[in-house]
Amino acid sequence: MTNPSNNNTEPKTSLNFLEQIITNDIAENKAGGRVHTRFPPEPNGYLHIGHAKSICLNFGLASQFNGKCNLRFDDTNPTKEEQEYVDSIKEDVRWLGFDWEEREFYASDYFDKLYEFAVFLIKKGKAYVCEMTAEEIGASRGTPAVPGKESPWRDRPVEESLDLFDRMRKGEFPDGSKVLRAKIDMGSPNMQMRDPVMYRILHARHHRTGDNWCIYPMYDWAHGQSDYLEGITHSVCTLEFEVHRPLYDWFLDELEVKNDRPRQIEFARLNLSYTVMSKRKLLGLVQEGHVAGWNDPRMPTISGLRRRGYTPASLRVFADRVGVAKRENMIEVGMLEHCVREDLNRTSARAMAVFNPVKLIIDNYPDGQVEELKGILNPENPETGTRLIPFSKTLYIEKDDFLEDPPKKFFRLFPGGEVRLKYAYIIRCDHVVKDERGAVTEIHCTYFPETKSGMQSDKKVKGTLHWVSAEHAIKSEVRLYDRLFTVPEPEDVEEGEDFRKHLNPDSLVVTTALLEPALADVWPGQRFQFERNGYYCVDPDSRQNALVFNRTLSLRDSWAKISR
RNA sequence: UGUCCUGUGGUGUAAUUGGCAACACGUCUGACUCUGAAUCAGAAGAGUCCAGGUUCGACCCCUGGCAGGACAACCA
Repeated sequence: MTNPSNNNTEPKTSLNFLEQIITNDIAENKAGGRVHTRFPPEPNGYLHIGHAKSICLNFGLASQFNGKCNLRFDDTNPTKEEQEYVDSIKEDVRWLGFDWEEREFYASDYFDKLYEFAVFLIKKGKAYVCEMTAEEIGASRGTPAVPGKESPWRDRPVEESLDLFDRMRKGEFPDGSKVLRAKIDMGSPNMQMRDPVMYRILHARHHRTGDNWCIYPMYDWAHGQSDYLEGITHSVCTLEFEVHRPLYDWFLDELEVKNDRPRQIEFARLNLSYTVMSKRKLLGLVQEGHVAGWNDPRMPTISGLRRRGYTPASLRVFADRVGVAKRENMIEVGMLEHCVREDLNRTSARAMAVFNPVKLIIDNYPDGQVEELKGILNPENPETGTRLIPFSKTLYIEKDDFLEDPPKKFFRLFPGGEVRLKYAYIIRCDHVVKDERGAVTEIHCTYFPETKSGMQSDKKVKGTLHWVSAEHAIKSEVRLYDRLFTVPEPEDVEEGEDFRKHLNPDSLVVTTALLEPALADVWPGQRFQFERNGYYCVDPDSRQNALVFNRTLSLRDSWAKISR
């Protein structure tokens, strides 16, 4: 199995609780010391960064202990699941860097086996066909504090249940008319143990088994048995299944599984600030058009993060750094952003882009002269080479980089001030030209030839500006993405209010930028750092002469803090 | 007024089976810088939910509270 390196040099000094459990299990030679995990998504939506944590955990644990990890689709509800989701899930897991080899499984692979197991339990007197309606079952289940009441069908003869179950399978009964229930304990303080439903009748076409079945197993019945059939040793899931664990074990007990039993272990799901994670809410955002789709770069989905420009390695490191435990948590997005910047800083090529251009004219630079200057592609990794940047008399710089009345500690350009133009010369601002409204339209400067980049010069300046040559710059659409919500915990709303009220109206700003010409030939997915600005990647919408860049995230900006 | 789970700096995670709390992110200084980025150096910030108890010694063990969460789909 592949386990991509996380470039994580921090020495591993302690084990998390899952590693401890597994280490102990191996020490006790449980399952012969085998470790086999699984990632079990339901194909009813797109994967998000919370799933990424689970994927990293399951595949990571397996490789760490020389085991295997299966990809298993939990496809027991044909009314919600679709092939489209299966495809996107596989793409996302692969993109994250994990390989399930030939072990691509489906709960639906086990429908026959599950049926046999169910018959076994009926014969054993541990399951029965119940003919109450869904409402009746709900009402008789009681509440967490009040015991439930037994079904009138609970003690019907085994032969009768067997016959009815067989006819349920054959399609003799309409949806909802009957269910198969485990016979456990309607008085149990654990609601999960109050005769849970194992099968329901659903005359629905399944994306894999077609019309072969009209009864489908419920999660609790299908999941643990699938784990068992696959030889899973550690069935890692999220906290909400904690109360299901007695049921998970009960089924295994009653099926008389003695050795190599899978063991369910729960951990706290990932929560991220400034976003929402529930599939239902994400679906809502898509359906209501608040975002452009599941892979909108503002979505916390893996496909959204991918389109946004996040790297698989950064997501893996993130999953590793947030750790895993059983307490509820809220990870600050800052942590994620740090992981991405760290990776992108190391790996992305630099380029210059001007977003709010103002013309800068070098009065003493020869008309018509063009110099091809060398720019380092990545100073963190100089062997990646250089690119050529044309320099000429008329440039564009960022409006923000010039102020007529600079505050103290302003290291940029102002009348009489000097700055370096990155990879070019030091210049001095002599005067400006304004329009009738008083806005600066031209900044006139003098350049100092002896300060050309690479030459020895005694002249020192505080600031360095990025720029593009007016004549050579190419135009690009740029989509500036920001946090989807304006508050850290958008789901934390008053009674009767909705998380949508915290949607950030400025989460997407479409603008244009002037780029250095080396960027004319880029392909979707390529990532860059626009110097002094941020990280950007080429969107799939991008075309040869109609470039589209997405802002992954900005560079840290301590000047913004000072000037505030 | 049931069962189960969880409480450690702002956030997250540690403290290897009891030895006066560590790491990462964040924050704040300063250095360096042809990216106000990165990097480097340093600082502040918790006495471990509370109260008892055991012990020479408790984040860790015991008792009792308190707080938060999960569970009442023919969803997963």
